[in-house]
Amino acid sequence: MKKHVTIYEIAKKANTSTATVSRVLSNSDYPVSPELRTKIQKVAKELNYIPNMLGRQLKTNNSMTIGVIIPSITNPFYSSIVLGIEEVARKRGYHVLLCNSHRSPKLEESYLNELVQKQVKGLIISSISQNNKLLLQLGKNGLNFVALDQSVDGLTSSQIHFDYKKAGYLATSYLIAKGHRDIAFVSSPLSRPSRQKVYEGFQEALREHEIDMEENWVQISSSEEEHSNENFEFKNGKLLTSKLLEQDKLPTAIFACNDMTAFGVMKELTEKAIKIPDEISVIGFDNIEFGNIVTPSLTTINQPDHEMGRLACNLLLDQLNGEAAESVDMILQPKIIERNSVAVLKN
Amino acid sequence: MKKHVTIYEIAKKANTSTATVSRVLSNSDYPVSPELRTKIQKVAKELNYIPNMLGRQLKTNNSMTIGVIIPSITNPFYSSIVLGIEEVARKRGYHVLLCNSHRSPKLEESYLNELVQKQVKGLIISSISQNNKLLLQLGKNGLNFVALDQSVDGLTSSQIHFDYKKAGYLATSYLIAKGHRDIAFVSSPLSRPSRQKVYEGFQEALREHEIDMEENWVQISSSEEEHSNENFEFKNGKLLTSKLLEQDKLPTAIFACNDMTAFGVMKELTEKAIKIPDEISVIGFDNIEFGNIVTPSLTTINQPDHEMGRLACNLLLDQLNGEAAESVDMILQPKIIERNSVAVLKN
DNA sequence: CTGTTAGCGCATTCAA
DNA sequence: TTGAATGCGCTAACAG
Repeated sequence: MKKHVTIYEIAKKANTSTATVSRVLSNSDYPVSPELRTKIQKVAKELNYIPNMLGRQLKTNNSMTIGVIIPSITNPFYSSIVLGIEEVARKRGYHVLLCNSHRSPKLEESYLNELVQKQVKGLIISSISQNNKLLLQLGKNGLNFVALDQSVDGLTSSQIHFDYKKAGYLATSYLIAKGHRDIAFVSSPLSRPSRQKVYEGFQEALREHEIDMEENWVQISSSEEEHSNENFEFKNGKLLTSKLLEQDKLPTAIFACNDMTAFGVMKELTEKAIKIPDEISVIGFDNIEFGNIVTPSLTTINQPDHEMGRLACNLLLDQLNGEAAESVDMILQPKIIERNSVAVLKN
Repeated sequence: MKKHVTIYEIAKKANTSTATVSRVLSNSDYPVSPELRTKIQKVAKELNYIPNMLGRQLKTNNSMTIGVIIPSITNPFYSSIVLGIEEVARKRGYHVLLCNSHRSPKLEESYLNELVQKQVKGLIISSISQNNKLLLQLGKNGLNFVALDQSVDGLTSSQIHFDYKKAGYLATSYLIAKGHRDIAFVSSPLSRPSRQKVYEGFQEALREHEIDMEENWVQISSSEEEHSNENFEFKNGKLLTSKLLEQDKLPTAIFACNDMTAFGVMKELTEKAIKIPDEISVIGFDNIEFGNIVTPSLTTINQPDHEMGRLACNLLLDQLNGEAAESVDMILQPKIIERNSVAVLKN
């Protein structure tokens, strides 16, 4: 690395002071005479000056950087959120430090510490631990953050929620409205509160329509299997479906806890030569892009990932600027995306 | 934000100097008496000290941060690369500043500038412009970077390549070996050199087997359409396939320039009730996860994305530490992933 | 309008 | 082994 050009050298070469150089080069609105201004700019260009933000950041105590901690960028749901976050961060002059927690609480915690040390101005987090002591403490110490998809109890911090229970209810009601009464539920572990809520919505819809839940049709993997690998959701959907198909009586529709799981369900059904939706209907949850790509295209619940990212980031930055209330709870509403994986049942 | 605890306050409370405090708290190997050391650590804990990395970074001129510029995290190929990068960055104590260029040269350029200003120690970039003046200049000024998937001419910088031409050749030869002679090529614009290479490999394989290329079966979209949106590759594959199907004579196999495009091809074929692979075979390129999910599962060329990310990051960090040659060119080799989208043709 | 000066928080000479 | 002093590059009082 060559030595860096600093404002000091510019000042010297332009016969002025570092203060004035700083004023013009940092786009301050402080008055500087036009001649001096252009001269400084000219010299800066000649010297190929690149401002060192570390200096400014240390002085102004403003890193213009936010941290994002999510389970894995490999999951399309999160990559879409991150894209939304980055989009508004960029527009508002911030940069994004990305951290994948890989669903590991220890990793999440160490990232959390490192980000704070790096002086991020704020944090958007989809935490893996529901009761994160460290997060709570950092929050009390003044760290601004917004939480995605979870309740951080005992703290006034902004949160972006999605109405999971209503979503589960909505998906199930949709199936019922299409004439289905024999409905299975296939899910990865209910370790996250969000999934638990979806399941509650499922149960409520059945109850409301006086449908008895068939225990054998509720396939939820045990949590030990969760950490296996990236492809977990898909494989899990496939596996649970094969178990489901061992039953004597089969459901007419399957509600999968997310789209990746739904793809696993569809794969298994297709391999067993069961027609979708003619023999068994499938409904997913998330509305990731691939729902359109798969055949038949997947009917699902829209979870506005990109929008969630945008909202979260705007909320966070508003908060930093004191333009928003300290603690905002946004609850996004579910919506059915009708495609081709659910059949209308004739009685 | 509360006021931060600094080493100064710790020094005061521990009856010592900032120098000593710094020495123990920054894990320096500078000798400090055990008593003082434990005392300082105790006080630091009491005061809930959080080191301010901006101070250290400014002093040591080492941000421990690398920048990553890729087209879009939304593309599974890139999200996998980024995951690989972040994985080794973390292990080696670095953080990742993520930038999505959205295939916009202007955006890419402004990110480039901002990253340099933020003093990133290195950069991994999959650039959209093949001849990036700014990148060249920054390289000359001492910025360390490794380029993915492209040649940055006229500069000694490390690059991770994939043997695209051989890959194109391999895929085509595979189809030929399975008895196909009527092979179509469906691609997004050949604006990137990588795609151009794939096409050359395709042509070479045909030539070698004395197969005349049918012009009508080469469907390559014009570049103006490229920037439309996230879903471009998929839609493009679908659209070009519909054009392809208008021909009098149809091919027995389609080679798509990447998996997303291949999914579009498959979708269109399925919608037109053309059986894959019985009537038309499809081969993709990338080996993204969803190739397993789609039905039939997609035969494709493996491009080791996660591995590329890991390699790129290790290379970059080795370079920063002077542990690697200035300029390394790695060329990764293609491999066929056999699945179920290609039929064996009987003569 | 311009320049002088004093730090931001930290690591590192240099002397003791 | 310790501490005083300096400065990384920049911005912000303050005084002119």
